[in-house]
Amino acid sequence: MSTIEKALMLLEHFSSNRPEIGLTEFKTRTSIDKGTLHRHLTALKNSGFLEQNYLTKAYRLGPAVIRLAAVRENTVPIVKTVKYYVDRIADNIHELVHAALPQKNGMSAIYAKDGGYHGVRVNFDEAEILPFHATSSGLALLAFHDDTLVANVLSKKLVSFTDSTPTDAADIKANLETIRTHGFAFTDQSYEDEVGSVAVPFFGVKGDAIGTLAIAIPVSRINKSFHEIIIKQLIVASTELCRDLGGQIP
Amino acid sequence: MSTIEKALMLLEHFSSNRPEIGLTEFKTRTSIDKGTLHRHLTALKNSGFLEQNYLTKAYRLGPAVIRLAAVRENTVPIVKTVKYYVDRIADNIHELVHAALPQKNGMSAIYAKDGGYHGVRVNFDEAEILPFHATSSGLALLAFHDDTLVANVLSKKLVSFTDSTPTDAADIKANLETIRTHGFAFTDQSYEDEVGSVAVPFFGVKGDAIGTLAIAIPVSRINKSFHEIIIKQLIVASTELCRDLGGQIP
DNA sequence: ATTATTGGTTCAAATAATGAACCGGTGGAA
DNA sequence: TTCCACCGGTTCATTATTTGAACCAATAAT
Repeated sequence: MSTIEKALMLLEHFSSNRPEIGLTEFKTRTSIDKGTLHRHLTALKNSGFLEQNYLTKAYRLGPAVIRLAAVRENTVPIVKTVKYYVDRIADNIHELVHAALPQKNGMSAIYAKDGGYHGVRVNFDEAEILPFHATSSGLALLAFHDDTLVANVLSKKLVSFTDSTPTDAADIKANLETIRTHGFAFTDQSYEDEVGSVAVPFFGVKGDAIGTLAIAIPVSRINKSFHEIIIKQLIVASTELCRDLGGQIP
Repeated sequence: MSTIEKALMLLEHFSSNRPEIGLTEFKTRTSIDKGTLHRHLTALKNSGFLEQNYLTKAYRLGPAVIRLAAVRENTVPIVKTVKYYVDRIADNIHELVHAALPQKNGMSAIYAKDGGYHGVRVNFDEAEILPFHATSSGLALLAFHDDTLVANVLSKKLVSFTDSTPTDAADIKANLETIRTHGFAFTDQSYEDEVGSVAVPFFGVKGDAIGTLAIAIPVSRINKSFHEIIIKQLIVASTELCRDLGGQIP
């Protein structure tokens, strides 16, 4: 693996829950040598991708990422486009809806709206990494993405998050087949207890999945008719979204 | 310079005006060897920072930057905070107002609002790099940032954009001194003909400039009293913004 | 006062980056 | 068709950078 990739992997450790990471914490998280780490972090800092808390010396994401995201969004306005549909679905079904894009090790929600007025809510952190194998978003994407990604994900250790997390590669492969025939993925407490979810992919110009629309919902509120309503809403939205993005449904 | 920094410099070439860049175009823009370039671009692609137009093979920014920007904005909500003040000033003075953050080679506007209802408008591209020496934003930041950045900027060749672009290092140094005493920077057609601008810095916890609020305006509409109104608005907003961000005015 | 922990630095050894030459495909032009 | 130019991409011996164990300095905890 190139030095560039190794350095950029460091950025993956940042999240809303872990916005600042010190040198030693990086060392324990990555088991990379301290000297190497320091030089990589300094390089990222020099490039504006990181900055340092001047008191604690801990690193956090820098201003360069803001400009790049603005350029990307001007180039491919996915967030803006997706927002309309997420809002619409959230308003219709009164549950937590989100859209996610694939990153290296899982899906990352780019926009979420909780249309709910229930006592029980699903807790949800944007910009968190949702593992491919344990979430409906991840599975929906895998099912309609190229096989190399699937092989890559299944070749690594499948971490268990709850008692229901699928950790058998063969099971998951079979599930991906069903997802492909039905056009949607659903999970039952495979990532968080008491939370189920349903997801559909949306597609790019090649007809490959480039992201997902998904709903996370307390299992207590799921029943067959509601399940069907959810799926219908998601699929209609995905179809319209593909049209907006110039994508092709396979 | 480390390989990491060299690779990340490639990302600086993307902008709203230049959203896709092919291998050969990169070669002419950077005069880096094609083999090296290809490996760097591939590394960035593997990390999700770039993706390829599958028809033209040209590279564009990838989905990784979206997640990082979301995390950064959750950590340090500058864009969100700045928006309120930019909107307020734009509504008050009916001109193009923007906020910008420093990048490696200039300022980058993170938010802009045109409050104008005039026939003549200033054209403005967000996420474009505004050179330090030729814009009021850049000068305002340099004046209140550490000297190493100033030395760095002035040591490079100062590109001329119009007849009024200051290109003499000594002149600029003197100007920075005046900016420090007055608390604002202004330029007269130094970056674009017919456009003047005024900028004030806002400050971080160390009392160092971390960004700027600025107004760009057709020179035909500038006069002394309006100039004073603009400066007052900017300075008040900057003061309040510093308070919101926990910054310290030096 | 002592120790543990933090971020940061050094330099010989190990490894990855480099770039000139090459390959194969595509799109004109003769 | 044939030719040529240009595109993205690849190869491999040479070269330069990365690496990491040991070290340093400053701060926090005992």
